[in-house]
Amino acid sequence: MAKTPENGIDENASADAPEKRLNFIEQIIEDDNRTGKFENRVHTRFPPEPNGYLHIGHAKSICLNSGIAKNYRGTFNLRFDDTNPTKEETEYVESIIEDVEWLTGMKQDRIFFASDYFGQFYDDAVDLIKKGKAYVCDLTGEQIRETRGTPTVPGTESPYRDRSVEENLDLFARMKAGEFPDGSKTLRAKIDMASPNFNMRDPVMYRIVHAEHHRTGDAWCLYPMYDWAHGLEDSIERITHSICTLEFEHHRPLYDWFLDQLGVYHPQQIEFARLGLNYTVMSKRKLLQLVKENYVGGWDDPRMPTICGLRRRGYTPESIREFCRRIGVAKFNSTIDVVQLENALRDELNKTAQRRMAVIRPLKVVVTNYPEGQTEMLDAVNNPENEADGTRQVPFSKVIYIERDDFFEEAPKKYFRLAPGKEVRLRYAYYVTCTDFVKDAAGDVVEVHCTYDPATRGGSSPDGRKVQGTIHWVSAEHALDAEVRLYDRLFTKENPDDPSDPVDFKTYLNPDSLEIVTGCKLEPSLRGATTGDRYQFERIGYFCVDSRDSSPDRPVFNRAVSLRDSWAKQAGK
RNA sequence: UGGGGAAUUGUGUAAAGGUAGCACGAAUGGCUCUGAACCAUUUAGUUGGGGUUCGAAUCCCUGUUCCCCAGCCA
Repeated sequence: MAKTPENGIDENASADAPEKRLNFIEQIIEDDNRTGKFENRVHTRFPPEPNGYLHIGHAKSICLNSGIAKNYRGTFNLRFDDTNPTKEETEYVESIIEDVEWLTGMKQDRIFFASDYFGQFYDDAVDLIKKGKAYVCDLTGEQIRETRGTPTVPGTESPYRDRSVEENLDLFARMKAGEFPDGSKTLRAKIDMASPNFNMRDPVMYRIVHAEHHRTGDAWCLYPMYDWAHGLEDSIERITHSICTLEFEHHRPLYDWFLDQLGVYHPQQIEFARLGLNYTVMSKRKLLQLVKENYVGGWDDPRMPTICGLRRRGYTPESIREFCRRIGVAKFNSTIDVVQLENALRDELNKTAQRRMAVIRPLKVVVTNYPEGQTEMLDAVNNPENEADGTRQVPFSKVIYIERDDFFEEAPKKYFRLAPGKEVRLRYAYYVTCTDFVKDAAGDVVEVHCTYDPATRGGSSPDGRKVQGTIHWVSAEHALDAEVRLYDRLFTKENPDDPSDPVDFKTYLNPDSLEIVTGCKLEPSLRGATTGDRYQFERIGYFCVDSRDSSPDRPVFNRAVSLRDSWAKQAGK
């Protein structure tokens, strides 16, 4: 069915879209364009610190910023905010570039580094010192904390606050030259120790850190703080709208103060609510813990909310972008249901993924009246949602596998699948009727006997009789053996992150978040499937080839997401 | 208890003084060679209390609740 303009996935503001609803940031941009505030330019940026892997929360910011730039024919920068050498690594820079390029579907040709501006930052700091707006402070970290005051008590001024410009200039130069040890001195902005906003109580602009920086090496032992660096980075890059998350709201006065004191180009900082997703954790610290303590297989474990995890899980960049479009942007701290993410993937893959038959938990079925040794090829539709995908041929023979769940010794009410005496359709093949079954010593059904109706070849009956159920199958002698990994949510609790819960978040890890099933039977056309291929295993879900562990002779498939299952839902009630 | 933000059906998100809409979920029915998809219908909301107004989610007053801030992290 054709998509209407308003629910299509095209995120461009197209001329014939009836009423494109703007989020509050787009409204600000349109206002600015109306008044000519930024000469009608739109220039955004995504400024991660390269100290970890990107996750779905970052995806919201990336989609927002790159999406805005795209829609307004503006520019988007990927900028590394690498101002803290002790936490950052090249490995993270590389993974972030890979993830951003994958997510946006675009080669990033505008990649910048805060560390490239260190010289400029330094010169600007000298400028501020000359204006009497910054001073070198000898207080220790502890002393700074003690003199900062409390929410109700103003801070006290540093005894070094009124050093002369000359002395400050001299000291600052010597800090840069490496004359002082770590932590012995800082450069502070001279603002207002009585401000109700802590960020304005003479914030530290520079600290001394004798550490190797992943890009500048040992060229510097003086590193700028976030507040000092960030506005300058934005200003240097001529960013128009500096979009960040809510917790930076009270940094905005300082962002503005620095740029105003310097009298330089001044972007507009705008804050939005970061993404909250249930049944997972998003904090870098917790994610790191899951990796380090081997609760998951790594940053790209398909259960992780990281971009690389989602990618390995089978998510497409389009589905993540669509998810971000659907959840919107606002200033309210909301928690989005993961189902929303899953549905974005289902909706896309339903339209694009080719169908295949695969049996996860095989149960042997012998078609007793089918000729021994015979094989016939049957036509199967590749994707009913896309006729252009055509058909393929699937081999059928006397012994096949069906899903264990598709046979019941005693069928419950409203059960449409195979059961003694019942007739079902083997998809694209024949109607079969269960005549008998065999149990092992433990009482488990190990083999089912059926007879088929040769007149129903292809799956429809000339006499027009209906069957209630259609089940999938794989010919035993033609089956491709595979390992399948079934993923479920990582946590059993909606909000494992809940700060008011004293129990450790790992307590809520879902013991069934990964089920590895071996000996799965796939239809032979799946042979040769490679990384990046995504299929719908009919009646089960969407699967992809695992990028890490799969090989041609030992295929491994990941379940990205199951199909909706109203039968299971009803049965669960 | 200082300051800064926020609150609209179950979950998100629109409505800029004039019909509270959309998406997802849920429910019901239809269709079906996937118990999927698809189609149709339904469900359910303005944080409390005052006020202004012909008319308030929107403006005013006053409560409540939630989030953020005292790193030489970002």
